[in-house]
Amino acid sequence: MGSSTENFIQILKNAGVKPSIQRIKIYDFLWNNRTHPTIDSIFQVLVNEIPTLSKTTVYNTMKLFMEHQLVRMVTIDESEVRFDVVTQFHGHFKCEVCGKLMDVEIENPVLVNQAKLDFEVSEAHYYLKGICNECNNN
Amino acid sequence: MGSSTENFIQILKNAGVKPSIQRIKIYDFLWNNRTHPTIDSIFQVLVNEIPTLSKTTVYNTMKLFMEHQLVRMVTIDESEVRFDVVTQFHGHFKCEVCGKLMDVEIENPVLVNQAKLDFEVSEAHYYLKGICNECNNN
DNA sequence: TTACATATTTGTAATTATTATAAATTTGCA
DNA sequence: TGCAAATTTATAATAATTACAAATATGTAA
Repeated sequence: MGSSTENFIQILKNAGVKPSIQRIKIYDFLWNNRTHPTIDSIFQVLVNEIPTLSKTTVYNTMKLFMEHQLVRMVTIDESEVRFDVVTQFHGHFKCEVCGKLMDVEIENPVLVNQAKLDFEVSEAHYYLKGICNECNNN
Repeated sequence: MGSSTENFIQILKNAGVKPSIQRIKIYDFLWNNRTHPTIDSIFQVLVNEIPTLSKTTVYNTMKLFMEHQLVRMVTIDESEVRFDVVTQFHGHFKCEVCGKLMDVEIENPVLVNQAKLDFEVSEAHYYLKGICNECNNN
């Protein structure tokens, strides 16, 4: 554990984020649980490790992480903001039956002709909705 | 106006939605204002035409329209659910400075290898964030 | 046309996520 | 050790959405 904690501290520092205990634990959790968690699920798990943890801190930390490109916000359904520690471009699939959200490997879509010139792009997001195989087979 | 109202009634009927006055006016508004409006902006405009209009009706109607594939929900930023009357696949660009949301023509992205087999897709969404030319040039 | 059952709309209250705020705590440094 | 700045925390305020039940409108059978 010691060594990976060191790694997380370094990642935060490299991104320009001061590594407090809360921030390290939150980043650790995101790194090791690739479930695209919500604010609430992050809080529910970590309040066990840090009993004084406040949900406001989770909100503040995720906002800070986003500003420093450490995470990306995933908004597929209203009322369900999730976070992804993988910041490289990739797609998501959300099963409308079981609600699971999974990563999807896709080719980076190509803008058609003049559209490229009309703005400067900083982020691209792609997601699908449907029914996963597990839910289809029962 | 009479003739386009007839068209809207027909579109709703074809989709299996009973055409009440509220539903027709809301669909009319969406069709003629391609600004990806929010619930609130739809309500603010239409309450002038239908003084008794309730925001609950707008919520109910948009939910019904979604269930009947008449509109698509566009969720880019948390706390800002928008709606799009164009249901064919296309992308969106959101300017992070002025907040404008515009359509983007893109090639439909391709799933890579095995991903296709893992689920049944019903909807695909693609969006970009960045800065539009107008905001860049001032 | 009238009466009635059903669907739709409406207004209000309840719920929930998020943000604002200020006090308390922690941290790093002189 | 003492102090200033940053961070965390708890509480209150805000705002979007949903639940719910009453009121209204609609369509149909007699």
